[in-house]
Amino acid sequence: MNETTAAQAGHPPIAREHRELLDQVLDKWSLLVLDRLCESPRRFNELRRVIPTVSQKSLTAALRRLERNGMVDRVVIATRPVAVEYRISALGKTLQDLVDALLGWATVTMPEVERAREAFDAEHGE
Amino acid sequence: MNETTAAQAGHPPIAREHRELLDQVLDKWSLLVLDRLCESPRRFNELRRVIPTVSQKSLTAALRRLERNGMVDRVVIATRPVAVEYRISALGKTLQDLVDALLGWATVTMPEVERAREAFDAEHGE
DNA sequence: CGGGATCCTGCACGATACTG
DNA sequence: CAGTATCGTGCAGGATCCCG
Repeated sequence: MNETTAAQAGHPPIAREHRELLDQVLDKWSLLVLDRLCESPRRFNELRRVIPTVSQKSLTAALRRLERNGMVDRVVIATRPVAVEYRISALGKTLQDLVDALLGWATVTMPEVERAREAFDAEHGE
Repeated sequence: MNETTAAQAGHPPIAREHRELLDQVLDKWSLLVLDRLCESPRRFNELRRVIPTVSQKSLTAALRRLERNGMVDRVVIATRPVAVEYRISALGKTLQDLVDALLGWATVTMPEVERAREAFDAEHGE
């Protein structure tokens, strides 16, 4: 077994279903929603307030996806008018740990990334 | 300092620049490209072959982004016709470690995710 | 309050053709 | 071979209106 074979064996092609899960759960809005829900449970319009740039449609879609994949729990409180509370699930917390790792990585490597960008922009037609 | 304050303090809002970096480097094609380059250096058309679903335009764009952010190195070999080799950089490897962690997470949690999906689809209009 | 239903637009992406 | 340039379009996502 040579190096290439070993690398390939230790590194099977990305399963489509896994990539799709990450797509559903790691996109722009889901990341932010997850992040806010990690702080504390939130109501729908409360989320709109703490994420001012999200449209209602996108927020709804993100919450539905996260709920369907088991990352957040949707709790209906039968007052009137009805109140709905979103809270991060146990599964969602395991994801958030990884997201934190990603953000930590971004923070640490950002300086080097910026050097790379400057070098690239300088070499090409800025 | 109450619970909410503590949680917020330990969890500052996601910096925009960090999220943008992750967006540039964690998208669909970049993930696959990174994955293949992790196995071994590849030529442009070689990448097209091992990722049959990518268009040349998208591949070019993904490679440029990855290069600009310092995740891959573009090596020009002055033969004729010119050959170009892409290889993952040291920085890119640190990213790939995280991607592997994400894929590992996806693999481990997938069963629970599927249960959540079935429950969701059953409760709503399937 | 917590959304659903529509309409509309940009642009991400694929297809195709051409070049050094 | 390794791209650049151009065109066409699907659909993600914002804006708006409405309802229980």
